[in-house]
Amino acid sequence: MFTGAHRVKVDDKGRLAIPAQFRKQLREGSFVSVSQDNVLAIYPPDLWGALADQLKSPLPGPDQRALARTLYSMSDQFEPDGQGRISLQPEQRRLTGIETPSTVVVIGMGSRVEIWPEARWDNYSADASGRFTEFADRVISGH
Amino acid sequence: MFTGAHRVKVDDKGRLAIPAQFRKQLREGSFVSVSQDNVLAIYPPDLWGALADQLKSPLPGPDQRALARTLYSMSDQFEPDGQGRISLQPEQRRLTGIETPSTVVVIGMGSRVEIWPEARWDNYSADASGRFTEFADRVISGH
DNA sequence: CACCCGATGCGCTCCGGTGAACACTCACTA
DNA sequence: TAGTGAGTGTTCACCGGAGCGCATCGGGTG
Repeated sequence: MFTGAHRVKVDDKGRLAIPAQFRKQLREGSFVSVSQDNVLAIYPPDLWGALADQLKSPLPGPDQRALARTLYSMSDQFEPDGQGRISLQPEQRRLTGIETPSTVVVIGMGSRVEIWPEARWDNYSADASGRFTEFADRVISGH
Repeated sequence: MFTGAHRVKVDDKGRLAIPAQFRKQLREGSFVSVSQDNVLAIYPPDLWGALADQLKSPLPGPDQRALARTLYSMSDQFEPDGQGRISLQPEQRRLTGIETPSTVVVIGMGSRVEIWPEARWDNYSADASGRFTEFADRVISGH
């Protein structure tokens, strides 16, 4: 399971070093693509497969195609270099607003790893943690 | 699998350099033709064959013929020159609105490669990525 | 206190993309 | 019929960028 948050640098060539803790768990065949809320995510092979399956299974249609195009065009095989770094594609950076160079926050999200621009993460997590108590009350009390 | 997006130039002779990443995967016998939403696509041999089969198998009729005529008339064998470039036919450019010279976006779509006029792709992908979150919510929550 | 591992910056090399020049073919004209 | 022009297709050469590796620095651990 992927947990924790790490602040890492994106160099001027758009590369970032995956925290060693995550790197050890990420198998070959993982994919880097978009996730919810315009952030990047590294999907392990099985989760990636589930996403891809959903996109071809039912009847193809305009919505299906639009989603497939987003997922595929923003994705790239997870292939760290000898130093454990991956390079983010220009389209991926454009969508998520990641500059070169800049600082991003790499967070564990259970089954996947997410990559956030630092400023956006700070705003988001401040807001999210503020609402955590109320949410946890509802979830936990129901169990 | 074809993934990722690349912005490349179409020169004044209607030629474009296929990104090396895609070129390596595209076997001899691929075809360039139309795809949904008025874009061009490069179909690997097996996918092209499946399309052709689809067009003759069920019941022949006016719709069937119209589809076949469009698909075949807009198609051209995938034959890159010594520099890895293909030239787009005038009819193909007319249908898709690709000028000479101009910039196009070549995207991987899993089993095929698509070629978009830059402006149209920018509009389309902005809209599509906005709706990606709800889709990902559904899929990931089910796993 | 010393060693090890992980993150980051830097420099070099190779390759891919782009522009331009060259050569060939076909059509039109004198 | 021969010559000239334009258009098309092919090849070459340059330049920018991306990939690769090394080296350093800092922090954590034994």
